[in-house]
Amino acid sequence: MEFANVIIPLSLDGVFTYHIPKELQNHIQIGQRVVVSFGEKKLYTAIVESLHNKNPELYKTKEIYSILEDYPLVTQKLIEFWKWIAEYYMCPLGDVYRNAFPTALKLESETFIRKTSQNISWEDLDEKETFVMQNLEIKTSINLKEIEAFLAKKYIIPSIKSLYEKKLIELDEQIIEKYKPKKITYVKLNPIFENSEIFQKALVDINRAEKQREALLLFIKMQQQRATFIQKKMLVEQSSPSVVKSLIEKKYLQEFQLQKDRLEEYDDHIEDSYKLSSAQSEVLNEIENQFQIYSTVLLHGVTSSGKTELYFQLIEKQILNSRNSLFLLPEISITTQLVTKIKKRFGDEVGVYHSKLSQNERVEVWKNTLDNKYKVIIGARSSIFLPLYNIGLIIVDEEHDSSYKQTEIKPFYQARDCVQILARQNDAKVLLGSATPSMESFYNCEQGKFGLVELKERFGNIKLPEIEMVSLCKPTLTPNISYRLQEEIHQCLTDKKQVILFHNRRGFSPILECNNCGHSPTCPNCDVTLTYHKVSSTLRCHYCGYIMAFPNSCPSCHSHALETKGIGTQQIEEEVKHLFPDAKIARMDVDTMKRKHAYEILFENMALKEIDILIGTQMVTKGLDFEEVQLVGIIRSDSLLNLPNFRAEEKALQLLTQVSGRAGRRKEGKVLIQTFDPENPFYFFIKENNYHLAKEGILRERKEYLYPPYFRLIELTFKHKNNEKVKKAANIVGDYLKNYIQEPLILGPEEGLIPRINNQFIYKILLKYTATKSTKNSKKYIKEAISKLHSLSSFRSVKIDVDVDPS
DNA sequence: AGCACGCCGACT
DNA sequence: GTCGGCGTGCTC
Repeated sequence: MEFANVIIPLSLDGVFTYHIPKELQNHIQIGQRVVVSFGEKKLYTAIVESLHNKNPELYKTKEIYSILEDYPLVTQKLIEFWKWIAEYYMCPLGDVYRNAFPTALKLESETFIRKTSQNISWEDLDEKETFVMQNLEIKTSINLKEIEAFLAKKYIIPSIKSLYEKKLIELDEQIIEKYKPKKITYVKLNPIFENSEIFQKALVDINRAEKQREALLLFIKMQQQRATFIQKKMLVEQSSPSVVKSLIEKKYLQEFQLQKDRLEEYDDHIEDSYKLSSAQSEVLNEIENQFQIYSTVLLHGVTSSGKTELYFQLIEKQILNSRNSLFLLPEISITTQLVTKIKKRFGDEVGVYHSKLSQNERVEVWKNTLDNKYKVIIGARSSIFLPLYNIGLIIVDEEHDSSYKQTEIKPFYQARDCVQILARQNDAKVLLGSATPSMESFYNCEQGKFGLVELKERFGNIKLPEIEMVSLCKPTLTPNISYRLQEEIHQCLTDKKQVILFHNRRGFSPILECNNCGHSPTCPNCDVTLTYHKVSSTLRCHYCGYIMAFPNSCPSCHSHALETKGIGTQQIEEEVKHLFPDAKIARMDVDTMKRKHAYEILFENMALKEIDILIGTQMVTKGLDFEEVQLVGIIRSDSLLNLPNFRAEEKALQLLTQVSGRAGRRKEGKVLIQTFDPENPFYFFIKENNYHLAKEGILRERKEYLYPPYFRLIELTFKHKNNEKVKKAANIVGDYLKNYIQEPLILGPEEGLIPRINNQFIYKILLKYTATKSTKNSKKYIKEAISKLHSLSSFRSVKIDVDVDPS
């Protein structure tokens, strides 16, 4: 094959054709990493998408510079999957590659400079230029980043430019391999000492060097105890670097290096299978029966019903069948605890993949997955992009969780849905699990697409908590704590149990307000009020990151009557502290969880009962599993329902159900919901713990107002710094689409909820289409509309984001 | 996405 | 007269 179509890591659609040089023609394969030049001078790591012999006539092809490995890092299946994502989520293929592939494996081109053969006349150089040239005397080639170490940034470009003009240096595009597998140095006994006679003799010889003799004997002892390779580091720690060095120099010991995974080591201890309750066994059978009929089964299991154990048993069965499993969890749930638990159960053949891994760790997991080293891969949404092989089962735990949808970076995919494609590719089964399944999944069960299995009994048959509504219309003890809540907290503390107080931050961000003129400082770049951060005494914008110092006086009227308003977890903490001065109180929110290992520390403190009252945001609803929590208080439940999103009610239902599930995991617990609207029928179902009835109500509304799961959505977001321009652009696209799609299935264009972010004005169009119909037509119209708009040159700068199935 | 080219206004 | 703003168009 003479030509290769490759995928470039840029936001560009489609593939680009390159000529394959003769010497590479028999070595190139689909999925391999290759280095290509693209544009004027940039080099990129591209992925071979296909090979062919058709010489393109419309342009002349460049050559592939080199291949980076002699084997493909991306499987054909994975390329197919990337293409599906690109098409379904209406996003350039290059963006999928960029997002789905570890950064460390996408080499970056960096500008390097090197000395020319020109003679240097040092007296003609200024100080900075001399610096650069001196450095080039030592190192043959340096890149611009390295120059920053000895030259202030602003001088670099001018100096380089000047030297370049003097022909003393040349620019060089050079590719650096960023990923270097970490090598660990081990020591072993020189093989000649395997003969014990020689060894005895050596021990006599070494007698004069007491320390060395000690170290050598220590080494022998270590090797006997561990029956494995001994790390040089370990020997050095118990002896000293110089002693070990001498032993190596005298050839008693030999050094050697092995590539080592950077992931933590775990002992091989594998625990026995746990016993299932009769309800669990029944459900396990039921799931397996349903898998005979359906490729996807939804497991609706109340909180604390022991879903995890069921997952583990299903994974074990896959292992017995020599098939691998993919276990997806929301990012936040992948804690050290859980990973340890899984590794204990399944040994070392567990791959862990999530956003907290370093780039090197990601590469390692990627390569191990490719080499089929894992029987189980556990990870967050991005693990669907690993080069999976022989997958028999995909589990999506907490399938309702909104973090399965990627929102900030293209592609805006929903991992829970994408898994269906993976399952089809691998002929695998999908198990969606949740205590509070999404409306979509319930609907799919009703439509006969998914099987449904319910686990209604909490493990150990603990009763669901008692739920009580507390009206905030009546006077309260402190602004956020009612008399009832105070009473219950008190009772709980007396019983030596733990309390979780939940406060949803949305709509309650603390802001600064002038009591004189009513002014609140706003962001200069966005149409939002700045939020007040107590710790740093600053005002910040959550959208663009703008920070300003806490003002001395009102920026508008210069009065000093400034006051902070809105309720944050800090305020609640203060009130609780005031009411219970002796209680140990901890906060869990974005601010307190920033520190390294903050989660682990909090978990430990909760488990050790170092915390009596935990006050937190959304976070406390996920992954926390403590037996001693008896009371859960929801400070202000109303704002949950007032979010400007069609999913508000569903989210509130899920959140309240989940957070209630935190109460009384061992013994019966209690949940207090403080609200201004206790008569809202919504709370009736919550109180009855009747997820099904609540669900019915939500589904009825969704159907009536033409929302998912009955209708699917595509949201177009228009952004531009010129308000008039973006408004016009949105109207042009809207008008075009209205030829094909009638109201009420097309909404807008409307100004964004926040009309301006980062100095970009925002307009939105929402399209709906019947869930049963193919999406292809709608997508075709959208593409046409966008390309039509962009053919008008003055609108080319209007950015349009397409979000398929927005959340 | 980046980068060059090219056309206009603010400076030596 | 040149430097540099960003609008426009292309990249195999």
